[in-house]
Amino acid sequence: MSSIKRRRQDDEYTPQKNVKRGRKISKIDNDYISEKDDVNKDKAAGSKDVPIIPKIASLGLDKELAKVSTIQYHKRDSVSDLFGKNDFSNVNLKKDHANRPLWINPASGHIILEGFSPFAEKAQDFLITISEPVSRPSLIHEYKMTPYSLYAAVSVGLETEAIIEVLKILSKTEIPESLIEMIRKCTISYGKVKLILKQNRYFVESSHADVLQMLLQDKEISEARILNTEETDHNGFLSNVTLSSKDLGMSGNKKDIEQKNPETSIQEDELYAVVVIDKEDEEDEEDEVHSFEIMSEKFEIVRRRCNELNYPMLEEYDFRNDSNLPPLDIDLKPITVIRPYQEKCLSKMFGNGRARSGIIVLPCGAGKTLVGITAACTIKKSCLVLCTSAVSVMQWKQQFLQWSNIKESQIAVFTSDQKEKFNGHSGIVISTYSMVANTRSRSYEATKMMEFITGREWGFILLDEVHVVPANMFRRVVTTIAAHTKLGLTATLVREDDKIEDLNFLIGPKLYEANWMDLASKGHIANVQCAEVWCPMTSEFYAEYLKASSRKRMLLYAMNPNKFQACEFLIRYHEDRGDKVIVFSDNVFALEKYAKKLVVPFIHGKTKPPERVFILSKFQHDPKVNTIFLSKVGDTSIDLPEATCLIQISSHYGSRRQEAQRLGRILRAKRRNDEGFNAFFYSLVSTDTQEMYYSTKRQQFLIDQGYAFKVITSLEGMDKNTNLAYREHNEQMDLLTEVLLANDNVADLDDIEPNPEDLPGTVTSRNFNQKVRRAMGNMKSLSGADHMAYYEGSRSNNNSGNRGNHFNNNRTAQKKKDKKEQHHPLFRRQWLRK
DNA sequence: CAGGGCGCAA
DNA sequence: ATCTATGCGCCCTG
Repeated sequence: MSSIKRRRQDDEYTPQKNVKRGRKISKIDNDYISEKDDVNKDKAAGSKDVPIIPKIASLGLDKELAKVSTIQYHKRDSVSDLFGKNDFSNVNLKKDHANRPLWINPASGHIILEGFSPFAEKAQDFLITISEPVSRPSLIHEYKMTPYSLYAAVSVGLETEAIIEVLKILSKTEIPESLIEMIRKCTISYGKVKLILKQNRYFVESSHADVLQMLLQDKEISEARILNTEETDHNGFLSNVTLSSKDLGMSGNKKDIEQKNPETSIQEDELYAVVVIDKEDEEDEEDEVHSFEIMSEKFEIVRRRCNELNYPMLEEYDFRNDSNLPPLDIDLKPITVIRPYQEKCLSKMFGNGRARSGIIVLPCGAGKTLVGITAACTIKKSCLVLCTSAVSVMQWKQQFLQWSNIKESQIAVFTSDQKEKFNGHSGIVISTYSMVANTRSRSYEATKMMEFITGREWGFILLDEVHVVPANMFRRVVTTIAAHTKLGLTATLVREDDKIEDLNFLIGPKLYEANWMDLASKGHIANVQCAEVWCPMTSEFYAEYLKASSRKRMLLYAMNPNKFQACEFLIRYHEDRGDKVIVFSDNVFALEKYAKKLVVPFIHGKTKPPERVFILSKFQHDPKVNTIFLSKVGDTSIDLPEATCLIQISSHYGSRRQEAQRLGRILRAKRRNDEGFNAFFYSLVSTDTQEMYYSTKRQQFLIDQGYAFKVITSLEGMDKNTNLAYREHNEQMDLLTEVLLANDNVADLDDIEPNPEDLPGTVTSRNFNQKVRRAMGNMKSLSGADHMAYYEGSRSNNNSGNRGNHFNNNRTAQKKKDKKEQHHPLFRRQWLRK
């Protein structure tokens, strides 16, 4: 019996592999949950009645193992060879291992959490602090300890021995000595070096002169040093600019952890006591503090080198005792309510009474903005907010006014068309990354404004969508602006390049990362059902696909008639349920084609702002407008109204970020406390095309967050629906022709050579398409009202019961006129407001 | 003040 | 392993 349990351990390590390789998490779940396992029943008792059974069981090996139940721990058994170096059968299980939720891989430092354990939630709080979540599907969570994650743990106030103790308590097995060593090694040096910003100068500081000496051995660091003429101590370090270590929150104080017998079972409160540590201020009798100054422009280099040398610099701001920076009068409004998880973020940031720099990861719709604003209200110093677009600049401003008592005159907006400064000595500036990071020529106003920003010290810099900061140009903002505290916010701490790690020295450690599934189960964000709908290519489209260049291929699989029908079917289905539907297409041609055929409004990059506002407000308020089509514009920088259903017909290669960001668009959905699923996310994929591959890649982030993608190979009732578009072969062929021509059109823009694929003697596609293009251009250049009317009429038509695509043109035209008149004033107003 | 050019991100 | 497309934001011009 025990051998079976031990065997389970091997298999517990496989989820990661499966998740990475396998397409569908639901399938993986099946592998682990498919059968009842008596052996494990008692273990799971009290939490979930779904026992975990290893994959191996389904292979029939469990019976084999049962036969050889007498195997001793230290002995190799007959099947060990199957597991190679992943054979952990010689690891000792504690007697009461069933009550402990963690498995620890002695070789890799990966930690597996049994999500169904009664202690799972507490353990998760702890794990999220000391390690990186790798993958968190419903029952088995995988984490990985890294030097960075341990650094983050230390900077948030946990201490080496506390980490080891808690791990010992939670683990089913003895913690391997090598792992303990790694924890010690990674944490012991942390917190010894501090980065202090004082009067616009950066100082590297430590109470250990030898550590500073050691750092200065490094070529890059010593080159960044500014040799001061000021008074120095016998080590050559500055002593006059130092603050006492207590002021700086030196983590020298020792939290006494009662030595607990790891073999005793877990007491909930004692676990809590350790996990929720926040350093009580104890006297720390530190000796004098030494420091040296570095060039502010070399700060990024020094910080990176310190990380690499395993002495990461802690950046803390003792804002309460800082009298240099003038205070800012800002407080949360009394009615503002902070949710528990938002409080948790903030406690990580302000745990020891000072402000730590770092990153907070919360899903969209979970109130990141409010966390940022609350942080600003805590620090109460001048604050700079950076966003990705001008639209979100305005949103931040509006949210500041909504949640806090800040006076409007204290908030300044700095964008290309608005350059404000705040009155008095402190205030808030909200700007964009490109504005601040701009290296090219600046307008006079912008130059002045940049002097205003760089010439002062900021108590706090808030970096919205912080995952963009590692980009070559944007990372400059971290060095050009002098800020005591940096807080990065994002929903998706992933990039498709390898720069995401750079945030560790650009900003600081990850302070908190919410679990999407937890928030969903508690009703803070919507519960989402994800599905991938497989749409076979029609034979004609597939034939062209096989011949086509990669550029054309994309268009072909986006325009696949079967995909179109699936899309139409899903829209109808969800509209009938009362859902608000957003359809995403990265490809603008496909976007227009779909939207026009379905007579639904669409927004893409060239849609003018007033028209956008109008469409969005229609979508939000008009019960007849239940579907809109969006291009990439919807990914960022559009304040989308609530939707409950989302359909993707074309997306950007394998971007996990985009997928998650799009899903985030429906997480705000109200009705989130309804029974069952209340939001839907569909990816339409043309089978046997590259899309299949990308789709898998894109889903990885969400899968790691615990989402399960269902594969739908046929939509029930779709065959019977004779009203769907492109059912006739000739329609499909026309579409195909259009697609092929449209693509040439794009090619023609860069290519003056005659297209070899044009048949001799026919009207060239180029000639033909120039007309088409002009026609399209005309359509776009029409005033927004025309677009509105265009769908207005047809929508009401559809709603009158006829779900087909045939509608009364006369009626449409009539409505068109009416609506145009009716909405003209609104248009005006929006226009002027902008 | 609209539109073109440019750089940048993913 | 990979790659265009698209869109945004800035500045300058007539």
